[in-house]
Amino acid sequence: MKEADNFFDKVYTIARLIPFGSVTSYGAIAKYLGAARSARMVGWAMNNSHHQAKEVPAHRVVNRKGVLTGKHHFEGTSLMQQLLENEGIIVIENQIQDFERVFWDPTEGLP
DNA sequence: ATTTTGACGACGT
DNA sequence: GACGTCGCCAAAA
Repeated sequence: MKEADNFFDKVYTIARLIPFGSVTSYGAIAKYLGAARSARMVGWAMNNSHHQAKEVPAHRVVNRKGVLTGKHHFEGTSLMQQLLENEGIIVIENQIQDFERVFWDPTEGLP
């Protein structure tokens, strides 16, 4: 039984592979999975990520603008931002600064 | 069963 | 290049 046979499980797997201090976008993950236009599914998967036994660093996943769209889904109001800043990522007004610099594309990051 | 919505993104205007 | 529309698929109402 492999981990990541389903689209959702793959999303969780990729999310866990995001390096410390890096972020990626929903679309990037979706594209890597061959479902470039199913970015919403990635987002939905993240929402379901709370069901997963393993913790998923969903805070490292933002939309392609680098905006913390889903921060409301985290505890508190700025936990997501706190986590990102903890990794050296600057976030102002839910917007990641130097987004290109911290962006991690699974297509390039993974072999 | 149908309709609406949703952590988005690409394309069209 | 900003704004609008469609697509993608799944879950909740």
